[in-house]
Amino acid sequence: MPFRDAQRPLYEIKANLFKGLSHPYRIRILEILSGGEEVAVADMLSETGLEASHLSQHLAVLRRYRLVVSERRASIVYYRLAHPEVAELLRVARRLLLDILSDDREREAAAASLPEIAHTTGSIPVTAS
Amino acid sequence: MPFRDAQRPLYEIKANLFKGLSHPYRIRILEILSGGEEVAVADMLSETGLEASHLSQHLAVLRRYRLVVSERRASIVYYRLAHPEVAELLRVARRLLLDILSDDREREAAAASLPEIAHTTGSIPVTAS
DNA sequence: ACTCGATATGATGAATCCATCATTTCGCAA
DNA sequence: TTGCGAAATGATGGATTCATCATATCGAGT
Repeated sequence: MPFRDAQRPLYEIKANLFKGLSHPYRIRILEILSGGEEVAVADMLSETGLEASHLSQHLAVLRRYRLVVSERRASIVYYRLAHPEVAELLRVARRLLLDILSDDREREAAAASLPEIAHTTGSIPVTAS
Repeated sequence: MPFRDAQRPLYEIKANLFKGLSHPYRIRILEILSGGEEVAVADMLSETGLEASHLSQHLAVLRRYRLVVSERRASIVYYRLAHPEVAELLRVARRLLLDILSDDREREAAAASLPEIAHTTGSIPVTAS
């Protein structure tokens, strides 16, 4: 249980939560589950393109972290988000990333507009600022 | 650059972001920076109790992920959050965790109120549901 | 009991992250 | 230039996660 031991500081528990979120397919799964009420494993298989045992391994991690809950009906197992804050967390993360990527693009554009450095052997010539 | 390559799907970039957040001291650092404008490295050293080189390693990760920006003035280096969404992400994560931990406590309470299973050798006796 | 489709779990080598110590770099003052 | 405090970087063994294949388990039907 990643959150076991109530004596651990919250920042440590938070870091653990982010570990559970640190794999692309686990994000993909949570995004799929953010779209509706519940989803059958078979549907996630086709949405993600994963092999059954690979998907199951990731779902097990998400269950262990209490991010999802499962319910078996006959031979079909359904999953859903355990808390609405999971979807909210993904939304905020998306916003942050779009900011970061946008900054990156501006940084590249600024770098691209810098004057060329002449490639000569020896000292670097002084160019107009 | 963890977010390099704009061709990668956003869920993969998200997972990478969460990798950058997957260490307790890095969360602690971001929380300290969430409290104000900018903080000197020396202050973070005393707040976290980390050794200088350990803190620097973590700060380098956060810089690499563009979550913080640094500014050196003389021999003092100051850090601040690169985006307000970082603090928001930590807030949402906290809310989610409090939900999860609260659920855990209820789950334990429910388990504690279950009838005892008699410890006998052999078959497990049928107890009242 | 056997069979089957659906799903979960076990096992393991490769890849990545973490902890920690050693060393270097950055500004500044003398 | 040298020396110093502050901070960053390099290196490496240990720990953890990931990828992937093999196997087991779960319900239902016969």
